[in-house]
Amino acid sequence: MNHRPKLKDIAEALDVSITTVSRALNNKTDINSVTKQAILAKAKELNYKPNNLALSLRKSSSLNVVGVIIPHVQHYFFSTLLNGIMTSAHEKNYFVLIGESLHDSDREKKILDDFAEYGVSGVLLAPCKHSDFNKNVLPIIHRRTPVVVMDRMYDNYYGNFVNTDDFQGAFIAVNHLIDAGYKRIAHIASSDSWSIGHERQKGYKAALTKKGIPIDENYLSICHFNNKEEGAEEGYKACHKLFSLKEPPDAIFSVTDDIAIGVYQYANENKINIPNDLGVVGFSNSEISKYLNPPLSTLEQVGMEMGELAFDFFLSALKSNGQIFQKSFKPNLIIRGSTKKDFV
Amino acid sequence: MNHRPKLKDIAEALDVSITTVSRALNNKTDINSVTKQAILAKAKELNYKPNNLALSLRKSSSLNVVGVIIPHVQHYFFSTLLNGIMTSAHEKNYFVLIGESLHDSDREKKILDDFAEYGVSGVLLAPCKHSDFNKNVLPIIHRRTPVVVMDRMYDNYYGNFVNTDDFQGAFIAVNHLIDAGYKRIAHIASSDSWSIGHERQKGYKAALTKKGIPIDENYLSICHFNNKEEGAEEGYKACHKLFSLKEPPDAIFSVTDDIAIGVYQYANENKINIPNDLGVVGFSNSEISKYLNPPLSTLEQVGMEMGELAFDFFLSALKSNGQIFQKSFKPNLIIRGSTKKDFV
DNA sequence: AAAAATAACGGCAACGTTTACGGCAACGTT
DNA sequence: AACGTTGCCGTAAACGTTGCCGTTATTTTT
Repeated sequence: MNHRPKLKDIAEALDVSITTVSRALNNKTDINSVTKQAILAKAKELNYKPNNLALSLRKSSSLNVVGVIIPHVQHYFFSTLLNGIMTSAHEKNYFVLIGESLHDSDREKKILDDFAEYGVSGVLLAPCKHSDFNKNVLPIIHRRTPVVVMDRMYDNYYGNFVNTDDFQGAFIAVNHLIDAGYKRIAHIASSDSWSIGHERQKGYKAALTKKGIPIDENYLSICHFNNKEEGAEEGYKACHKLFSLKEPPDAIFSVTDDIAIGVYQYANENKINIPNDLGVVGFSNSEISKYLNPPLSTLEQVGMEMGELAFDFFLSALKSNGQIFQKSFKPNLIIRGSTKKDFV
Repeated sequence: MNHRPKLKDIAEALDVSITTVSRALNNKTDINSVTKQAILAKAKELNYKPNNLALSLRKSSSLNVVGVIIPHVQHYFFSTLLNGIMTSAHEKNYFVLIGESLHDSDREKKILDDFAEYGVSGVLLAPCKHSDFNKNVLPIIHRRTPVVVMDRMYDNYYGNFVNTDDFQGAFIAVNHLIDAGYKRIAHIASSDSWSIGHERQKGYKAALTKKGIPIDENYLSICHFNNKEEGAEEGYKACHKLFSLKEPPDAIFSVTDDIAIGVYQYANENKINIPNDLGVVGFSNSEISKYLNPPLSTLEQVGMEMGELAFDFFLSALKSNGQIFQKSFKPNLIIRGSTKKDFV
């Protein structure tokens, strides 16, 4: 009973050879149609399912499986990314092995190593914050397993990737704040080691500079956080610091929506009116953003599309030879209540 | 170069047999410690990783992989569920193959079949709405692959499961509305075929009956929806219908938070004040709920815990012999602004 | 010193599958 | 009658790994 049917079972039941059974099930030639029908019938009767392990061992081709690593499933952007990957993968009959790094580089490495043992045919990686490229990713590349880096970038990385153009996103956001009439625009940033944070910070500065606004380092508050809750907390603290200045900002470009939530909390508690006293722009268009009060202006990252493309890049990389695929998605600014001042 | 190192490579490099290499790497006896060290060193040098496929074929044991199917990743509750599963799985050195049914029973079946081909050692299934137990699940059980059903139940299902006590949750919710002073309590329900919806509807009726409140079928609005957007839409429509009654309800128990969002939209557009004109309770404690205006009272489902337990149940089922594991989690009522009337 | 035990290693088979190859009828062609 | 062709099928090897058994040389026991 507890026995997965195999070719041998069908073969013995019909008194033919294993080879013949294999031929029948794989639509090969060199087989009598009567025999073939009998075999197909028997296979159905026994509910035969090929053993993919043996199969891939024999063909010494890997299984149709990609390994996906993201920092957190339970995060809006990553879940949309995952959704996109799975959509694309399912279409192409691929399976998705998934792991969470939880922003721990060692854990990330362990998962990647395990992926290798399982013989995944490719890896789709949204690196964690302090991900060690040389330790974690380079070995995979050396093994010639296609890798697509998603969302954030490594320094000097020249391989396949899909990401958001964070620089431009930040640039757009800050420009919008300026155009909306805000004068003292602060930025709650994240630690430099995170390429995303770095790019957004650069965009922030570039936008100010281009408009001839001097950069005030007091208006730059840098946070460290690894998940939503920490983000909100850090945002709250950063906001507190900014409002302790002699001249507090009248607008904040927040590196993530999560941090913006902390800003909202602080503003709420201190009767600071958003958007009149304080304009706020976030980043991600997370699900929450449109339900905040007032709704948060933010930059939409197209996670779904990005995920789909990431998988397609993997497939292309697998089939091509060493060709490199890259795409930066331009984020869309979604203007909501948090940057629409009432008439004054 | 494009070549995954195997035992043979190490063996040839050191001029020993494959068997010896295997012994060294597996901490077996019958091996000289000098030889062993040399082999270990060489293995590290070549970055050798065992081939799990060959391994499991040889041992005719399945891989340490569980298949997980959920309707949508991009859904708060399921992502927390997944998170819990992965946490538990990672601890036990298991991997997670994931598939989305998208509330399509045929797709669900296909994924389950594919899981079988890959030889997963177990299946964790959050069934889609019209999931066909006999077609989809029974074959797996016959194959003696452990199955844990999550979140919703099949009729007359006697196997492993973890779920929420939906009946009791609904019962608590409606009681809360009554206690809060609401008189005409409507229920926006979901189609009967969904066990969750069914249980919640029963809980709604039971609570009313127990307090001696007659059940008015006009106050029961039944929706069909497969995702968040549809949910909100259906909620909006249902609300519209309820408010076309001569005597509209003054409270709504919504079968999901998503539907409650539609209720909020309708209320907003029609200047219906929540909570004074209309009390609202949702179900799920989705991330959004606390950011709605006013924050939504809802029932918290502990997805994380449920996921962890689901995986543990799978492991237990794998090791025990035919023992059955079941657990219903009691949901917690979270009281927020949507059911707190201002002083009158 | 002979017998027995031990240490260290290699050969072979098997897990389930595909495939290259060869065999052997039955047939048609010269 | 000898030959080639074709249709149908089985044998054996291989994918990477481990367990069982056997072999040899060295050490221990009697």
